[in-house]
Amino acid sequence: MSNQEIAERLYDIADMLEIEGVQWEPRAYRTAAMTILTLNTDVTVFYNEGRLTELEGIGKSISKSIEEYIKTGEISKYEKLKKKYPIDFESFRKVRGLGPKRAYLLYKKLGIKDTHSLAYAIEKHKIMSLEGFGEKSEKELAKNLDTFLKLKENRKPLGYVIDYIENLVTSLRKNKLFERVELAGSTRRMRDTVGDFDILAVSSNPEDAMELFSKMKGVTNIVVKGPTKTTVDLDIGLSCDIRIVKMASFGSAMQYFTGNKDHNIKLRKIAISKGLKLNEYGIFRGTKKIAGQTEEGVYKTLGLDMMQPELRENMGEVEASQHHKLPKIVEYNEILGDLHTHTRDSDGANSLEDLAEYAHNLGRRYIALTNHSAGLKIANGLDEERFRAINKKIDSFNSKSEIMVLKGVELEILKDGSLDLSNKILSEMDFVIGAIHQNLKMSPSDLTGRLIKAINSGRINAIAHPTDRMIGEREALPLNFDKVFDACEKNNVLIEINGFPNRSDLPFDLVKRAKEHGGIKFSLGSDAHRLEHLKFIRLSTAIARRGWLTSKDVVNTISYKDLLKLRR
DNA sequence: GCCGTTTTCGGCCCGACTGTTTTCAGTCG
Repeated sequence: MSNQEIAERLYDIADMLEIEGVQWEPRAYRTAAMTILTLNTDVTVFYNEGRLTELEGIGKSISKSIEEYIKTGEISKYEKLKKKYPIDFESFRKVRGLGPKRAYLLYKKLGIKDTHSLAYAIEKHKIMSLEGFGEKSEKELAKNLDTFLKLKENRKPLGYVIDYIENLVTSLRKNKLFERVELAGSTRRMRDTVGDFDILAVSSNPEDAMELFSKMKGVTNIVVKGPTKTTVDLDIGLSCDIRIVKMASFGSAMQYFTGNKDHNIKLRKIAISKGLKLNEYGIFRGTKKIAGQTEEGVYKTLGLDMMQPELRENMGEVEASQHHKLPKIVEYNEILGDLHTHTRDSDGANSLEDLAEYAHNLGRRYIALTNHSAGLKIANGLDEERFRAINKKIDSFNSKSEIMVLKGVELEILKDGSLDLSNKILSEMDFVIGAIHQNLKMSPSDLTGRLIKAINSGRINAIAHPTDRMIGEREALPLNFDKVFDACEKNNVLIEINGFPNRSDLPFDLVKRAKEHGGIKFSLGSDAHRLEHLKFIRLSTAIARRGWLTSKDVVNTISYKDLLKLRR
């Protein structure tokens, strides 16, 4: 059982209620499903703690359904509806252009209930003659079904694709057809994964600009094309929207296409409460436009402080900005060093000298070299002797280098919570990060206990990638984070924010929770295994910002010397 | 079904694009 499975059930219920013609319930079920899908924490953890209804959009009834699912693997409301509508909504939701109403029509008229029977009906051209459908719809369905069957999950870790899209934006900016081009959407918010890109542009010649955009290098398919909005598929497996707006609306458009859905809805409600209307073209009193040129103007008109894009997730930032209580979040250029790197001594690709020089060129003042310890055999973990040899090398390197290297280790936390190296060698280290990589199939309480035992040991400085999730591969470990945070606070153990794209761990919502817990500081690390990975510190910083951290919360903002003091 | 600095009842964001339509429903973000 996973969050995704529960979310899909709730989405299914929403789809079936919509077919039934029920008015508002579908929206409620979708909100709840979205909450669970983006939770980053196993929903059973919330259930076990009796905190389900604290989650956005989950009230009495839906929490009961979730409880039922956790206990029995079924939701009676779902089973009852499903008897009436035996349709594979979960697949159909991912076929573009096929929503619940049309899916039901296909089922009712042709008995289509899954992608197999849909493919068959398309092949026999049975769809084009249905009322409400036509030749074009059938062709469109054929194409979109094909896309779905080829592609599976298509959200990608941001760190893997951000260079691609930034280069694309840069190349558009070089063209005279565009007066302005900016990235918006979840990329601008620096969310850890992206499902598509949103670009906002100003052009005095929208038609030619759209033409140019849709024929750009990398475009494999044009999904929709209009004078203000065009969507294309890119060869990296993601789609890209471009919107062309007037300069006078640029601010409100940036606002609209940056904030997540809930953030925007909240803003619109505030506008309504002030007798105004907010859309992507501006803020209007009646028909008179009173803001929209700049984002600042939009927020100000609504009585809100301007906020960084990373905060616009409806995680309390709107309320905080109403009360002028937004935090001054850590800036990208305040990060002085990288506290998680590997060389070829364990499973990295480069030498100490090359890694340090590359980091220096990127502007880092120090890095912690944190090779794996012996227990992680698959990564060529080091024993005490090899660590001593490397530490010697680091001392010699530091004596003649501008960038400083901390003697570190990414230390295996063994199955029983004990540590993989002796206290003796650990006392010779500058920076010790404890990590769980193996024996993951333990009960939530055993896992939590294992981690806490390591935190209580007094021998580690930080917990590396605490949830151990791998985006698209492995769910987060079902840890009791309140207990983990307690232990970290009591022992002055840092929590790492690992910026390696498919880790992005601790996830931002848990970072915010950890900060709200109080007394906890964080360390940022790229987890670089080769030179080019060092840039991933940007993703770490983004997560810190999204978790509302200030420079005081992040130890990478202090100097090398102060870091060494911290260790003691 | 959820939610609450207008409400514990009465609201629930809003616009673009497409295809099949004679004015709009469905889908998407």
